[in-house]
Amino acid sequence: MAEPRSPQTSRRSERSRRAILDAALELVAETGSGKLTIEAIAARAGVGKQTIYRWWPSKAAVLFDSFLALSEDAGGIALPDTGDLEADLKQVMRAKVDELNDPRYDLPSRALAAESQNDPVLAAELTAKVLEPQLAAYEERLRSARRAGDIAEGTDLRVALELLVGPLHHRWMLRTRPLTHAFADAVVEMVLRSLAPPAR
Amino acid sequence: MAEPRSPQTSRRSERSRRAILDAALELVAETGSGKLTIEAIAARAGVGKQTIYRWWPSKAAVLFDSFLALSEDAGGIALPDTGDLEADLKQVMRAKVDELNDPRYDLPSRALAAESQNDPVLAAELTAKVLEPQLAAYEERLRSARRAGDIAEGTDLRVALELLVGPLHHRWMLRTRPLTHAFADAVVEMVLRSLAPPAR
Amino acid sequence: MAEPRSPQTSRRSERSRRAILDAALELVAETGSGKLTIEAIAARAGVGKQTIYRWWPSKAAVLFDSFLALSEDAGGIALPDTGDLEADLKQVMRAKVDELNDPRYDLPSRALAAESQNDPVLAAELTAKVLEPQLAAYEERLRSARRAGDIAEGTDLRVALELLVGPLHHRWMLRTRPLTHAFADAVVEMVLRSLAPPAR
Amino acid sequence: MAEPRSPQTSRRSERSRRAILDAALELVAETGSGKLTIEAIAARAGVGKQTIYRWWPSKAAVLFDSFLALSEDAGGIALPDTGDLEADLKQVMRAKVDELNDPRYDLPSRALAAESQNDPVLAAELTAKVLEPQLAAYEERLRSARRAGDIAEGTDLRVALELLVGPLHHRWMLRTRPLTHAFADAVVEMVLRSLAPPAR
DNA sequence: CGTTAATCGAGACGGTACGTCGCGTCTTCCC
DNA sequence: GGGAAGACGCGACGTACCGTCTCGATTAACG
Repeated sequence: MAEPRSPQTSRRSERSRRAILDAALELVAETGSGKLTIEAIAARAGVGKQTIYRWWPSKAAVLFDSFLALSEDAGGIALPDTGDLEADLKQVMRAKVDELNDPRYDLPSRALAAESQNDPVLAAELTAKVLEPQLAAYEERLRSARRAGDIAEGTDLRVALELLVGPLHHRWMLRTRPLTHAFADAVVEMVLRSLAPPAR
Repeated sequence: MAEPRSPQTSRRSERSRRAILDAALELVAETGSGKLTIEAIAARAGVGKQTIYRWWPSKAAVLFDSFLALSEDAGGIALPDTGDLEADLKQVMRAKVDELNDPRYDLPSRALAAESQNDPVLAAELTAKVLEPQLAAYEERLRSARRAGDIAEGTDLRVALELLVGPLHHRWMLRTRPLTHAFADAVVEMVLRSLAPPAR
Repeated sequence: MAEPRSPQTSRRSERSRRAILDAALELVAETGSGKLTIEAIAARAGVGKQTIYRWWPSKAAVLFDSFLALSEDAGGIALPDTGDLEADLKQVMRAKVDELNDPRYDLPSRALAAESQNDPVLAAELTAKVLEPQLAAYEERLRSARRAGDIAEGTDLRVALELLVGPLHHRWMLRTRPLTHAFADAVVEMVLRSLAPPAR
Repeated sequence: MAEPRSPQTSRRSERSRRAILDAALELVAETGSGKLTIEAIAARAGVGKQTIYRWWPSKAAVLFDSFLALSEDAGGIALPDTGDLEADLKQVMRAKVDELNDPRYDLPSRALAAESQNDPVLAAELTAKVLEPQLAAYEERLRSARRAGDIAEGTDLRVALELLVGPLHHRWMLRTRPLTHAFADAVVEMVLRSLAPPAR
């Protein structure tokens, strides 16, 4: 998707590329992903439809690259390691909450989530390029905590990870309850309690 | 949706209703939700398009009712209370895992999840009619456990609930890892560890 | 073309049919056949493109039916038989000249002529439905004249026919010289001279 | 068209020029003029599109030059003057019939005829460069015949000309009947009968 | 128990968007 | 500077579905 198909990349118009990605984000923010059309993107970007079809295989792929560009603009997630695991996790989980509540990210994310259900390739790409790098950063922090003795030795870090992230994702997707810092804190506390090494 | 709208329900053709719901499920299973069209449903069901539009406001509503019918056929999830909280939770979580892995449920569920992102009304309906009743059953079991002293007094049951359910949902939606009984068990064990009342 | 293909003719919207034929004629008169597009016809007629494609196989077919409707509105060509062959022929040939010079007929005719070169089916249809009936009327008049002794017995009427009509068509198509009544008269006179029965 | 436009003709690649004209003829023979595209010509000729646009103003102009090249290869039609007018005319008319029946000329001719209807400039060019020279040759032969007393004094040679040529053109364009030597002969005979000087 | 009005299958209709083709212009790199 | 290559903005193509709207032909409730 980032490097989709074949034509000569050297001749590609960077101007058009940016205009398309920007237009896609704007439109998804304005109208919701359901009403997003290739024609609207092309019109907004001042670009021929063919220029989109030349470089991206589907609307979802455009959206994906738009989202990647957005994430890059914002820089990666900083995962601090101050030694205080609970504080570190709460900080990053709160930041995640803020991001999920930010319409700038929320709407494209929902659009991509919707498209992913019908497009396994997109889903795999999303997981590989966006989700897993983040999870890997989390896991690294947990591993460091395990080395430091803050977490029981035998802990399956991958499960612990999903215990942290799953509930946030669940609330965001299903909108069952408001997604707040308090909730993030509560999740972190509960999970850490279950990870605590046996009292000596 | 479940209670659609206006015309004289008495005159409604039950034959057509079933044919439409069945056709929708078949088509979603065959082609994926993205390619599901009203026209295809009507053709497959041997029904005029107007008969669909008369009784349902949208494609998503048809899918929703199809899904409800499917769930009813299978009966609700029984939440046992044997007194052994861990065993009870593992049983029901494993059952959930099996359901999520069953293509019969998997594809329509994904279709509904996708539609929900663009249709807040559907999302609310789904939550209210399908998700929350299940969660309520879980919560009731946890409450009973708290009364029995298996869970610490101050526990926020809602958060505990989402700690259980969130990770499963996360794996299902994002397909990061296979969704297995072992994972369900691990989640239950971890969560219960964090809920345990302080040792006396 | 007049009866092109399949859908249920009973349900056909006469209103749309007329609007399409009228729009086609208007547009061909305004912009010339080269710039005539199905989209423009549909827009002008206030009609969906599919309604055109449902009933006609091609742009040329629409134009053909438009032209037929135009001809019907104007009524058939009256071929008088006053007994004076030269007068009768001059009258009808002058009328033909006027028609070829009338932009109302000229532009659609040229458009059809152009399309016919690439569409043998259209060409055959044009010949069979429009041209041959006219030629048959001419031929009948010549036959009557032959019976009356105004034309030599052995004359090949078909060749005579094309000797009359061919030069007019040639000037019209190739625009080599202005197409006037005088030219029509001259053609008639020359041809009749060649058809005259041997002097006794 | 024959003298296209501006750039430095000295630098022009003769190789490309021939390839383009040949490709145009081949394609028009294969696919019919309706499907002839500049891109196809460029691809077939192994030439950049710009090279075509640099030297010709339109697809029709390319076709026109292709046709001219074809005619030059074959050499002009010789109009004999043996003293026997009827024999001379029959010879040349039969040759014309053969040419019109030769697919090598037929298809490009039809293509040009079609284009001419929408492109008055092309039409004028065709008439001036191709048609009128031929007609002038015919007319010259008729004039010679009039001098020789084979044709009545007052005859309008131009009309006589079109009486000869019009019927052939009519049959070719409209395909009403097969275009044969017999038809050519019949036309010549009829026309000459009408041109005959008054019996003395 | 026949009348009658609503629902039904069918599908034509005015539209919107699709993904493709070709246009004529432009830009890049090569000879 | 001409030429091969081909990306670009654009406009039209012919198709797929949308949601609305007629059409008879059932069909179920009411008179």
